Amino acid sequence: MTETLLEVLHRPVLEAAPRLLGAVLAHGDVAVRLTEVEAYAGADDPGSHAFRGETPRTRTMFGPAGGLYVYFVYGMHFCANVVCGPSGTASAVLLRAGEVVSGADVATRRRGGAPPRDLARGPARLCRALGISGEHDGTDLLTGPVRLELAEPVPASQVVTGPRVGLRQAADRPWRWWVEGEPSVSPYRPAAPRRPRG
DNA sequence: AGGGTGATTAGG
DNA sequence: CTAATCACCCTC
Repeated sequence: MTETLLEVLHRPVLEAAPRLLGAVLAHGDVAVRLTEVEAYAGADDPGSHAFRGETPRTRTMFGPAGGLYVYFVYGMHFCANVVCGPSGTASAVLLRAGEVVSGADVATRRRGGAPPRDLARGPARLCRALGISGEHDGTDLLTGPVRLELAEPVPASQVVTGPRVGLRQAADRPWRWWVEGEPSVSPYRPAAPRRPRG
């Protein structure tokens, strides 16, 4: 394959995201083949953490392509993103789900005995299965402890697109892609409706 | 359907 | 400072 990961990550994020389907994310003995991703378009995207500009939390997203942006949410979960575009911009691809292709024993232990298809089915589960946490935020996916390796593109006929999961802002943008028929794709969950205060 | 858990942000 | 929100997962 002539195409490199960095070349892919420098394309517009709406092209880069689906191109990452099938790529393999590895940490230690565990490796996951990506089956579901979402694009976040930084300053152009009200749904992105980076929409309101750089903060300590979002600093990694404003760094160079190939960085790993890990954030902590809901008091207990980590989620992982691949940083795209040149430094100073803040687009990223959220890694929503994958199929464990190596180290299933370790991943299963970390995931409390979950069945194989659930090991990395969801962004926080994926991080848990791979042992990714806040200490990996800002590391480089080409040289750091967590590596991402491009695979052959998944044929377009097998790729499905739809709305992103769990967002209230820009919930209509169909910026999620997954591999059709993959049991590891996370279930669609619309954002919780906001109740009027009373 | 509802709870857990804590960082981040908007607002007084 | 307080209150609301949050790119989620688990159990019931």
